[in-house]
Amino acid sequence: MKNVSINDIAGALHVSKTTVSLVLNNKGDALGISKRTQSRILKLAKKLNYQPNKIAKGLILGKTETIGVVLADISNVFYSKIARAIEDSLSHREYQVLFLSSDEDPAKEKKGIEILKHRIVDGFIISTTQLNKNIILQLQEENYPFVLIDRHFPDIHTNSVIVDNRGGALAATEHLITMGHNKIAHLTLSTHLYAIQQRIAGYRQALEAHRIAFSPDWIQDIPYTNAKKRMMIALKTLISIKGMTALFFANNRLTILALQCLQDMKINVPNDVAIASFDDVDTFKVTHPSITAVEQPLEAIGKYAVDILIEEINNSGKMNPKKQVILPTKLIIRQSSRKYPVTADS
Amino acid sequence: MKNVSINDIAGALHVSKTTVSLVLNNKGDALGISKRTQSRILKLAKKLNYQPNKIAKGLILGKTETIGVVLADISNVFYSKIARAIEDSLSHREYQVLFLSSDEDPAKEKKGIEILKHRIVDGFIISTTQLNKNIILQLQEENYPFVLIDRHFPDIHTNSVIVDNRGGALAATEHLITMGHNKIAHLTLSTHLYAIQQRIAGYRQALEAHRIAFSPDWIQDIPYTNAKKRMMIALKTLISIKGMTALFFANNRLTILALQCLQDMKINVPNDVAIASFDDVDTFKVTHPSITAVEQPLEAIGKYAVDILIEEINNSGKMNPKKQVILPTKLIIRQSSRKYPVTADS
DNA sequence: TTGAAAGCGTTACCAT
DNA sequence: ATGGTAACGCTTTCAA
Repeated sequence: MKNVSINDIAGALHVSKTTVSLVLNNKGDALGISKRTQSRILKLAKKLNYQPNKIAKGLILGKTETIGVVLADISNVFYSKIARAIEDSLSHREYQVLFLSSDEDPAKEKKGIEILKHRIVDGFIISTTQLNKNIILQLQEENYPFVLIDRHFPDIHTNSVIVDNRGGALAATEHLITMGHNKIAHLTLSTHLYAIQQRIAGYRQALEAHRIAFSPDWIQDIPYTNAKKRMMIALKTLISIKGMTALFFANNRLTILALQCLQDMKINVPNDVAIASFDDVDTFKVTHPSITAVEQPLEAIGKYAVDILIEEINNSGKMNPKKQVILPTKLIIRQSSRKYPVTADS
Repeated sequence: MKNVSINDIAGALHVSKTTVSLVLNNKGDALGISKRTQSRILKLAKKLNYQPNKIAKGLILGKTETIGVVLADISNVFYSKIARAIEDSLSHREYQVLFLSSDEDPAKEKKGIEILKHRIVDGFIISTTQLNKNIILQLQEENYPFVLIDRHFPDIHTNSVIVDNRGGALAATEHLITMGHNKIAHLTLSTHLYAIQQRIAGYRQALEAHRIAFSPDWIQDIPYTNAKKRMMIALKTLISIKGMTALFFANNRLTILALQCLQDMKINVPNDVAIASFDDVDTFKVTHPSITAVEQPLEAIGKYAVDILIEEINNSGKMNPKKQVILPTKLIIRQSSRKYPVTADS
């Protein structure tokens, strides 16, 4: 269980640990350590399977080559795909990733960030709950490297990588309009997340652009608690009472929930009602019908976030200009938004 | 950006850092530090928002309160759910989690474990690729705390938390038999993962128990590459040529792939062929028809793994008896395995 | 071409 | 009741 240290190598070879450290960090040539000494050290290090103690290195260097990733919930496909993209981009640079799920709870978010901050991570990638602006402001003030993903504060100038939520919602809604619908409802979340608000804005923008009369009750919030029951009621109201012929959902969770409800209610998609969703997930390819959705570039989000973060970490000290990137989404048209009449296939 | 250290507090209060350390670690009373000194220190620490430097602590204590989790792919629902369960159990104990995706690549697995081993994590939870027994044996030999999940080596006595793969496959296959089928094929992976072999064993056991004549070509391997094409061929052969009326899939990925193929081939489930799958995923609830599946207790896997690991870390030094837990699965019966004739709904 | 020593922030031992 | 100092394993001057 004992690990080989730089001292062990130095002792065995009768050289100083300085020499060993230098050689192992490829500074041998620059500092003019003899080829012979270098190769002896290198050889022994390999033989003993020497691995530097990252903790000790971290202490002196003030860097751990570890970054903290704070997400709402790692078990949600959306985040786990981003997580994977982040992990991949980072591992190419020999960085490690610490994950933290905030569960949309600002207290958990704060606690997690504080624990990691104190020198265990070199920086953060955060999908903020947006419920605790202070913690973000504080990081910013302390000049702690971080980048916000998926969600950001429109009024704080931080590094951020988000998608064009408004554009995506606009495209989906316009597609529904193109398919002949003019009674299109929007099912969304009761939240103040800026990203969700932008989706509402995109939806409304599409209706306006096509001069479709709109009434505020076309938009229904589904709360987190009692979601299924509330969804049932909302669907019934929108479809049976208000005569909506198309539904646009703010995220994949809502859509999947609605699909179950619609099946229970014997309402056929897309014959009785057409559907489009924000967030493309694999499930949407195998449902019947398959679901038209706004795809978010998850790998790109992860990649950009890492690039920006690493650059900031490497330039720490210097005041880096904050970068904001907004990535385009892509509308994937499937069966759920087909024009009817539709011939049923199995 | 400068962090408060124990020295800053000691300096400001004109006490030694020993005293500060003692007080901050709640050893003040035991060591008889005066109440007054204690409260002065505590107050200032709070005021300056002192946070101990975990790295320094890690160096001297040889513990980082961080554990490494090595999974095949964090973006796979199966693993991300386990990951979440692990994270939750661990966060209650103030532990952090480092994730690593191995991509079923033994080289990545080895490299990842080696990087983390050298003092950055206190222990591991590993879903091994099973392709590199050495790395596991080495951990065992070094008495490094770890527990294997999902997959294990039947011939090495390590800590492990797995599910009853054979039992799950047996139950699913028997269910299909009960539904009146006696030509049941098994679609599996070309792999030597023990867990997958056990599923095959369970499937065969069910057939034998019911004295159903079986031929080896009822079992088809689908390789990773060219999966869709290979699946098409396998399905065609099994259903059209060999007249199979039911299919049992070794995991959710295969089932989802098959669902797409069957849709393309205009083969109706469950009218033309019945289906059951190992691995329950959310998708299976919203497909049409919904899919009968063997549910694995993912949260329990995570929880048990953490319990065992933490206990081992806390008792490090002592030789702990290795624990193996085998968790039961649960068959969730849905529409895909219904007896025909079936009246189409929706 | 190499080595000695200081220092990173903490804990722990031994004094006083 | 409190302080001095070594130690954890490493990097980095500075000196030789």
